[in-house]
Amino acid sequence: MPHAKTKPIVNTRIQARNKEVILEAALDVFSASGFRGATVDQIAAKANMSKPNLLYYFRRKEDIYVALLEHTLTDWLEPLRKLDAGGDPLRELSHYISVKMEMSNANPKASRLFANEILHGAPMIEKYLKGPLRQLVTEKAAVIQAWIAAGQLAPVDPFHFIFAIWSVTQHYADFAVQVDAVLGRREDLRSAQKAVLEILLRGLRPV
Amino acid sequence: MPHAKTKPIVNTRIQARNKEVILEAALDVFSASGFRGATVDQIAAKANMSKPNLLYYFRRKEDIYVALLEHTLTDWLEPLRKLDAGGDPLRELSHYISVKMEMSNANPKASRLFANEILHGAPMIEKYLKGPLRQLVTEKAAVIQAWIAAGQLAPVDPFHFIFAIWSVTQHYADFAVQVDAVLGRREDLRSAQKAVLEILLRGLRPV
DNA sequence: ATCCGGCTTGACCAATCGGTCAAGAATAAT
DNA sequence: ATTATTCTTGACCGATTGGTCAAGCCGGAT
Repeated sequence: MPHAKTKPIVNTRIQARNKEVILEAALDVFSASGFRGATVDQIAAKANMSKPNLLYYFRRKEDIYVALLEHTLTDWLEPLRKLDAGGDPLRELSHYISVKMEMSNANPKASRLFANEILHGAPMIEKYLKGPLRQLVTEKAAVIQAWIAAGQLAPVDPFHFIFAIWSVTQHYADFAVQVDAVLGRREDLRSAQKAVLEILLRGLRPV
Repeated sequence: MPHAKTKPIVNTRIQARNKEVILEAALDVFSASGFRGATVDQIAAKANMSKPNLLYYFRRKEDIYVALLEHTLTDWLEPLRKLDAGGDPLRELSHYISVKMEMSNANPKASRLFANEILHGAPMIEKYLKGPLRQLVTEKAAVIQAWIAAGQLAPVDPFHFIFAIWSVTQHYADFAVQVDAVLGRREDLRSAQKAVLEILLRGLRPV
């Protein structure tokens, strides 16, 4: 069987492009309406293609959703991975928080997509949470703990501190409607960033 | 027209009881699946009644949802209302944070219900956010600002500080799945409460 | 130019949804 | 006991949904 062309494993350019278009459209729709609230027709319309064509690239609605989660999952934790045990603690944490604020601000849709998934019990990514995520956080918590032990940082529970960073930074993306409603205006990144840094870090200077 | 019995404005006991049962069932379903994800049949089944009977008490699915939001909305902000300008700042804030943690822990479903609503743009309660909520927060932000001006509290943006309290406390209810997955165990209220108080308040002691 | 396999879609389907209706069962008022 | 009102439900409906199918389109390799 010479030159046996196995199924089109390698994506053609059209496939690559259309999958990209679909994922982009799907992020819009899923982040706005959640998994069940979103319809395949809506995504297809936003991607400028027919529903059967969309389902030619992703056979089930769920496949798009999962692909979307996985596609962003890695990027999302990159800043935490870069937390450097050898750097200056307050500088490292300050940088991490700033980057997270900027990411939430730049891509609130992805933030809401995850928030919604976790809010509903994370049925699709439970294994990821208990696996790679847990491992990474445990690792970085140890880094923070080491800083504390070395007297470079005031004592704080590293896990809960990371949770605090996540919750506060994501709040500005996930609850933007509420933030804007309370402030009576559109929140700007700069002032929020500054305030968050002060609130989270001021108490951490070593004595 | 003597004794003109106007429509049954006063609820009968059966009405009061069944509405209660329905709202309880609806909280379960809506908090688990969101507004669009929830079905009237599911709610009716959980309330042990037929769908038409449920719709006899709440004519539209949306009515149950809105009633549920309004029913809890007032209670939810009660602790913030009690923030006393005349009390000791750190004591007042510490108490507020503790109570919020306890509320989120005791009623995570209600917390998730609101989170989901806001996450999706708060289409049903936008007016509430821009009205009563904004007014209350503005008022309490002024209280915090006064404490700062009096030198009783280290300077902090009051609005963003309140946002930080909300986001961190609600995180343990809304993202419980993630918290538990990362910690590898069910989080207990006590230690989370202690950690959150330290993280949020340590930097606020006046110089 | 032709031909093959990837690409695209209108029409369609079964399942599920929110909501209606008419008719009976239970309760309260007299 | 009779009547009026409230309560309850099986059967049903139109709309929407995720997904299928068969048929054509189109571009690149020869």
